[in-house]
Amino acid sequence: MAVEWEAAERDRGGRPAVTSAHELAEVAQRLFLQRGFDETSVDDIAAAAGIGRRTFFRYFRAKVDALFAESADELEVLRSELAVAPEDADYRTAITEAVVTALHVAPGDREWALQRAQLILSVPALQAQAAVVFAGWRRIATDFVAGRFLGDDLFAAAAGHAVLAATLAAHEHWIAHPDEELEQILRDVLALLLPSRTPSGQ
Amino acid sequence: MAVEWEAAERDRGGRPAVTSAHELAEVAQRLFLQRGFDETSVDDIAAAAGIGRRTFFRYFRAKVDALFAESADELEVLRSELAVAPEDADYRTAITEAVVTALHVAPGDREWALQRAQLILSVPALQAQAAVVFAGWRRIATDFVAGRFLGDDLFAAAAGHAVLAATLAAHEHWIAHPDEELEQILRDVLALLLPSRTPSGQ
DNA sequence: CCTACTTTCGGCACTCGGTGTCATAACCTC
DNA sequence: GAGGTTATGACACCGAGTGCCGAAAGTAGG
Repeated sequence: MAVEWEAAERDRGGRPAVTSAHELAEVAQRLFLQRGFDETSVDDIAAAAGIGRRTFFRYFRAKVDALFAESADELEVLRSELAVAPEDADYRTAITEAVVTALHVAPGDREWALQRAQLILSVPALQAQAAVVFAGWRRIATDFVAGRFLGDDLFAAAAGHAVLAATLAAHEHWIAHPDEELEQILRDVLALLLPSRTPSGQ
Repeated sequence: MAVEWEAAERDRGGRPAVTSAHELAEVAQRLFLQRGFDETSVDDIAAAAGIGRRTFFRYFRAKVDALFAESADELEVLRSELAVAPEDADYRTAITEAVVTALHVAPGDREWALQRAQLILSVPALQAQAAVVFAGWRRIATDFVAGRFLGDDLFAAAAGHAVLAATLAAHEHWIAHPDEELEQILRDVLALLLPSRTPSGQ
């Protein structure tokens, strides 16, 4: 049955990939934690993974991307969750649930995710990349809010930025208090930052 | 009298600097606007400024920094404005006034600032750097709020991120609507995003 | 004017991230 | 085994950024 699955995955045979993005990301993250991000060259990662340096750049467009391998999936979850959100639900509830779902980490991956968050938030080059990656989150959230409240671009943009800000703030708080649950932190920060309609009145 | 000023500026003579960071930043921004950021090499900038490539890196640590030359000054204004904020003022008012003051652009620099904002928000590498630079803003705002509301780290962190998010959102809105005033946009977005104490009540 | 000192300049060589090209390896189906 | 397909990795190349070091261009003092 594994054969059938593989046959369904690849259209027509060719040389099989010697590794996977996920596996390569694990090797890279391990090295980053051991020696530091800047002190680990792509050559080091490639050597540790047993592949050529050129091949690394076929799996990831840049060295930093090795730590954002799962981001595309998370982004897709956010998009699909918002797409199926009930029309009559409060927009803040819809966004909160979607974000929590997209960023949910399986119990077994908790330590791994925590270490990755520590790396990202402590290395400037990774902070910078995080901002670019999360721009995708912001855009999705902004579009969702703009679709609900037509005509108020500023409000939608603010809400989109609030999602980004809450996500970053929550991860920061998480690495400072690893005993707490990321999901609950996310809910708390989103409640603080997602703007209400008509701020002074409501 | 210019002599006296120069004498006061430099401790002891030496070879005079052939240019200034400000002048170099102008040359760089002009080239970035003409050819694009990625298509302009440091060699191009150095040649256009009549200096050596090595000298460019004495004025700016990186190519991207040429567009953030004024950031250090703005940061200092934010810090000093918050330091002199009246104790009894609403924290949101204090932050709003400090941000507006720090980001105030003289009428003559308006077009220049607008072009820079467009560049930064359209080139990924510059977006990334902006996030790193604004981390300084965030830290200052977070410290200010933490000093007022002791014990609520999460609230302070959220407020700090709100300042960053509002600043970015305001600039985005500004380049989309150049006829509006940045100051007013900043006030509106900050009003939306700066969290109130005790979100459900208050 | 010459010397000593100080500071900036800029060339050279180097590392590293990232890319285009291309020959080759390793799989498939017929 | 032949032909097609895909991944690999070696090579050369470019640009960003850095360490090193000699030279330029000012100053102050004799």
